[in-house]
Amino acid sequence: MVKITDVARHAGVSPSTVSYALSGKRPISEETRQRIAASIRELGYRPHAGARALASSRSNVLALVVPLRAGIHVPVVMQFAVSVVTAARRHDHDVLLLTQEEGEDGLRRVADTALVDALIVMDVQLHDPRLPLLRALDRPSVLIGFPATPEGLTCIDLDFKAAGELCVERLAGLGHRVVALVGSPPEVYVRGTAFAQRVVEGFTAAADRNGLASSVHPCEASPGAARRVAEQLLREQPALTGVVVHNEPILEPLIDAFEQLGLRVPGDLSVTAICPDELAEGVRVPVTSIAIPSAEVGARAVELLMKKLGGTDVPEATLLAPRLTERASTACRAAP
Amino acid sequence: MVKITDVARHAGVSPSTVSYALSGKRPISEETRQRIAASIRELGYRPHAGARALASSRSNVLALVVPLRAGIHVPVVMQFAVSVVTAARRHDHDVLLLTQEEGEDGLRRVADTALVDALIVMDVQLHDPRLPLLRALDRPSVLIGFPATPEGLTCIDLDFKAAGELCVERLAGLGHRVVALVGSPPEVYVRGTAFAQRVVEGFTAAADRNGLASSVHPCEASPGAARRVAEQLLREQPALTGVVVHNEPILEPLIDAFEQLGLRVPGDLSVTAICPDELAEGVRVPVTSIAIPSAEVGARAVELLMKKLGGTDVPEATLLAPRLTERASTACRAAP
DNA sequence: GCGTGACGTCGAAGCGCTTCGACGGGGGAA
DNA sequence: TTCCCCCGTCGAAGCGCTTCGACGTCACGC
Repeated sequence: MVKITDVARHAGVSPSTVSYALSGKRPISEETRQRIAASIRELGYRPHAGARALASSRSNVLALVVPLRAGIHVPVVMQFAVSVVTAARRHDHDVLLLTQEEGEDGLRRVADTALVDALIVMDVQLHDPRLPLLRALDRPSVLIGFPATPEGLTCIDLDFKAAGELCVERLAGLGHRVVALVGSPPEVYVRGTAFAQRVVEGFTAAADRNGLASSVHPCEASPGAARRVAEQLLREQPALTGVVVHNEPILEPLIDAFEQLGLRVPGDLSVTAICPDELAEGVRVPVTSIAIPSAEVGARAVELLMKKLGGTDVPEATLLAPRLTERASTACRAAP
Repeated sequence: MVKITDVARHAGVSPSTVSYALSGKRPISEETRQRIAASIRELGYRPHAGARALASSRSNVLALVVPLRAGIHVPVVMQFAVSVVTAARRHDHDVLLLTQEEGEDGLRRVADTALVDALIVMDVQLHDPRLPLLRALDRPSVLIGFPATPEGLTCIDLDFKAAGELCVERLAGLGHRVVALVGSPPEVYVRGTAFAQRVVEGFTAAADRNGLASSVHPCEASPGAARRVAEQLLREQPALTGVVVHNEPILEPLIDAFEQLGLRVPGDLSVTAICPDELAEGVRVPVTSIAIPSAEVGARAVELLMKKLGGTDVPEATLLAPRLTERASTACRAAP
């Protein structure tokens, strides 16, 4: 293994000079810097991560806690993970993968052993048991998602409440008077998963504000469940003309079910969804949707952490405004 | 931060004794060990990962390279990742997440800086550019998947060739004489992704061996594409009665398409698939399938690495035998 | 002409842990 | 009884890097 002293000798300087040339924490003359760079290249020097971490008390590693619970949509999680890794690399950091399963002990472990400098936590519950720990930890963290009491924490997410509202506003604007929300699987709400709850809040608030008749239906992520919900909706709300879907896997089956029940989309029924763009575009009838900006959220989460690591204050809450993309699944309500 | 010297002082022993008590690398009397354990608990001691890595030249971190290419099925990747993390934790290791994007440089970086002790590489191509690097690296690695020349590497995967064969054998055993393989998206084959290729090999070999008429159809992962393939199959192979699907997202749409074209499954058409069990079971007509044993592959990959890290020799190739689970989508061919 | 910084570099002291060699004491073999 | 060896423990020497204080040099202002 080639070490910093080898580089120093080769370049005819002291190890500390090499270190400063690398970190830029003290001025080094252009000429010396060049010489050191050449030696590094020639010898193929790579600083030892452990030694660096020990001496600088910075590991340049971030922890990412990914959920693997029932009812969450895996591709979205993966998108977050990838965007976090990519963003972290831009800041010369790596990402350690933790599963939800490890729970609080896992967080404490990687933080206390100084394996990681900071933490990113996904799939936050409204009353997440990890919150006290995260507040107490001596390492900065960012939550992707909002708990009920985000005080003292740094959180970022799509503004799901606004997303729920926006879907309804759009339907109301198109003249729809009876709307329904087909939501995530029941267990997601039972757990108090924040983002799902907030969609419901927004949906309901906007429906009330606009004087719409509305209902909310959690739904398992299976085509069979989608069909049953469709049938139930027709039965219970025969005047229904607007549907908001917040459940990726059943978006397509649900639309199929409606059509098989004789409802054309968007002729008889307008559908909006909160889901990744790829999905909304991939359906037979492309769906008007609000995307989950996973790339942006991941990148911004990392930026927030970097700022915190740098000692800069950051806002506690970052809510990304929803943006609705008009596609083929929405239309004005047909004259009654 | 509480360190090993604090524990030592508190327990009335030397730091090295604490270290040995923790690692078990030298005998320590039961009594002393108890005392040390108590001190550790009381003080909340956690060994500093960087210091440990520096002194022992072991970071207890594994790198996992996940693919994020077009055409791969994300949930399966996630399953692998989770099972790797879980298995790694059982061996007191953590997992660093690398994206394919980082490529060879990323592998070299984490290996050369001693950030990780060993590497797990997914989504191996038949002629993967990373192979020479992996062979040359001073750290052990395991590939999930088989390249064309696996010599000098440690590889593990489901035996996809046998899986392809098994699907055909099963269909042949049920009396089917004309079969088709609906495969992964074309780009997967173009890239030479090993597992996809091997399914084709196995499928073709078994079809020939059994004297079946057969054809192979790569297929985009969209319902529209599924429908087009279904129509094409009916047109080109009107006598078709057996289909093997190796493309998770279109399994259900494809069956729907067949039924809409008037073919009942399994009445007119028997379908087998290579896909996760959850998917096979979630379809309206549960599909006879060969599961991708991601949990087992991930766990075994980690075991292999641990053995290699321990200096034990391991077999170069580990092929997991496919196991076919009979479900509702297969039946004997109707009398002609 | 001399004090004063700023600049560029060096040396040394750790960071917290593991590990190697050494050592005292007790028990078994001779 | 003597010798040897093993068990349990200690002390010290690093692991490879960063960082702090110090030092010489040079340019500048007065």
